[in-house]
Amino acid sequence: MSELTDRQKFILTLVVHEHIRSAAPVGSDLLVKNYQLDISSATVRNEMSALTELGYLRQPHTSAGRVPTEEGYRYFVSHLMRDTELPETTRRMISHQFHQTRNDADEWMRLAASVLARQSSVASLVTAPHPDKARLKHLELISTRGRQALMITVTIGGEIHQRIVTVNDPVTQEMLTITSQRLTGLFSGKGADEIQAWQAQLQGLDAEIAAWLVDEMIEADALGSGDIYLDGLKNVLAEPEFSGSEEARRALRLLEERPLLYDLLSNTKVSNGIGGVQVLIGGEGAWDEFRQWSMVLAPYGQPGLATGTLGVMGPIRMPYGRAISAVRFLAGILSEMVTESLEE
Amino acid sequence: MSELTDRQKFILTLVVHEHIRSAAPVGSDLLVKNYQLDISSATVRNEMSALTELGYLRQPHTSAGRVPTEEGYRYFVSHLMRDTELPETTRRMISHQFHQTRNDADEWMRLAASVLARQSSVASLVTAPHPDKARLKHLELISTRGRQALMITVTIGGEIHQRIVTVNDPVTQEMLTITSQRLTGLFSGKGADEIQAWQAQLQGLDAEIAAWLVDEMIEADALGSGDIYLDGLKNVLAEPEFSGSEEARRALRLLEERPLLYDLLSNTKVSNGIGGVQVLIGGEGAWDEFRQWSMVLAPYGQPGLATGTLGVMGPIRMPYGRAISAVRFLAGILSEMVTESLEE
DNA sequence: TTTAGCACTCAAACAAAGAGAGTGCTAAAA
DNA sequence: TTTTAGCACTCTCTTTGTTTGAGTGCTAAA
Repeated sequence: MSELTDRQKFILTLVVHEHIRSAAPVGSDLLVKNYQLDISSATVRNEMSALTELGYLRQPHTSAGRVPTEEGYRYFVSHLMRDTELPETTRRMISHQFHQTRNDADEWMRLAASVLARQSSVASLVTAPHPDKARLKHLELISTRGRQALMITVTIGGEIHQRIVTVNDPVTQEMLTITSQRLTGLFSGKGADEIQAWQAQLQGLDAEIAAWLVDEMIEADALGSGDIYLDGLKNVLAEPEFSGSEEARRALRLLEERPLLYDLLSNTKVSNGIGGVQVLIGGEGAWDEFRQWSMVLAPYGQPGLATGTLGVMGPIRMPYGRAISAVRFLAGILSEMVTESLEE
Repeated sequence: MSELTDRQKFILTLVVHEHIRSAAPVGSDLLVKNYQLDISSATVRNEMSALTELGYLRQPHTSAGRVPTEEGYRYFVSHLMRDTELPETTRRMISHQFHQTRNDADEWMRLAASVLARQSSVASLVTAPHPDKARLKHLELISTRGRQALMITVTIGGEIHQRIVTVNDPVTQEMLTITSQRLTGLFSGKGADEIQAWQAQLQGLDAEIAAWLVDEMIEADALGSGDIYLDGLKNVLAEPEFSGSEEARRALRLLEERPLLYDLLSNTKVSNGIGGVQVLIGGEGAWDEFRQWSMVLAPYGQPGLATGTLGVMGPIRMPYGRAISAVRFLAGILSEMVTESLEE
């Protein structure tokens, strides 16, 4: 596949750069002039013609300049783009910001989404870190009234779930305290399956609460508190490809329909991997909704303990260099934060 | 102000209806034809002319039909609109949906936003119920490692806050349990100020934790967990007035800049009140960002216990009838849910 | 292999011409 | 006095044709 000459690679790079900059088709003249090439526009035209033949460029219409195809972007990202890093000062600043927030996952996610959006100048999304299998750390029961109690479960990852439970007979706070202490002792470190296995051996209030607990843990496993943090949508809507209301609406659809996002994010297999960063261009053919979109995603966290995904999404014509470096850096930072805070 | 003749009122009503339906200026001919009026278009023209003089209608340009002014909408909403209710079956269905969710405020908010968006066909927003003053119900400390612990505070409204605290010396779970029980006993039902007053009399670990607790309670008071739930943005972007990317972007701005929303929502004084429902048309002159928007808001909850705000926002040309009835009904439902679940 | 030159193409910008929706005014009818 | 038919007028929107210019591909010379 990589039968491109050096000059073709160079020209492809220029076309991609220029198109990302200007959002318009790139012509041979313009390229020669803007980049002071010491070859003529006719030569550039010949090379462009070859690149078109190879499927890396296309013409919106006969007398227009060239635009990169999805394939062209893919080639650019995997072979031509020089692998940048965020500047030292920026990295310092961001790192500082993170260490200054209070120790709160919610804050981190928000901050990560915000920084990511600003650095990449497209839209960002961050999922909360989620353990592969929820394990109980602590159970707490608080009496509310009569037969109702507030059940709070803390998992080893640090996630907190709450739910109101109803038991068969009225209970006092003491009874609840005792039960919660006993169950915490029994089940600490255990997952839904193990709790369920034990459950049969319990009686009375303990058994009732344990049933609720199993229910809760199962729910926690099933993606549970998987909030998605979004930011920078305005960046994307400002891009010319979304100026038509049709595309703008479609963009919004993506964001309001969380299931679609989940589907996409959970499908984070490493294909185009660059240090864990995955680039999906034009929906990779599979995702029809995303034909106009690209995403740069990376997993973060501590495998086995808790992992999440973060990334950016924008038009195919996206500043991949900046996006990739921002995503990689923030995946690193968040991994660090999660690891630091969640180590037992 | 109300010197309109019956016929003028009738025509204003028709213009508003027709404009809301068609999004286009409304002409005299069209009105006569579409609504089978038994007066001539010339008469309608005369009346329209009068309404324009009075400031209730305006012409986008000389040879165009009429469009309601903000003043026209206001008159319509407060004098002409017949006060509808959601159909019985719909009310039943919604109510059923709420009672079927698990007892979880988060779910309710989400559901309320979703139902509101669907019923009104514009965008909806719901703030979580928030007590005027947070009062501690229960304090829980969970050891994580070394000098760190997870502090969980449950307030009387049922809100849960978590935060990681660091104390001066290493602690065990027992020490933490004892401290949390003692402090829960001491401060249950108390607010930030009362806890602060007592704090001086404590020593050692208790004092340290109490200091963190005060901090947390103060934060809880300050709007704290005030998430805003949004839904139905796609409805709004589908409207023709937001087809230009400029307006679409502005719409997005409103939604990403939560502070602006907070500002607006917390300013829910009752002016145009209809059974607690407040209608803000075209930003009411004051909010420049909202010149193209209208909002229908209502407070809900139990004053003294916990209150929140919910409502819809959309273009000025909004189906006020449906919006108002939906907002009123859902404010009722949510009040009920909150009251039922939070009574001590 | 590169490049100058040139004919050709096609979208976008512009201008002129109509069509159509709607108005306001006047004078007649009710 | 109020309503209405009639009509001239206004202004946007659409259509149609024209021009412009960026950009191409091809050919033939360097």
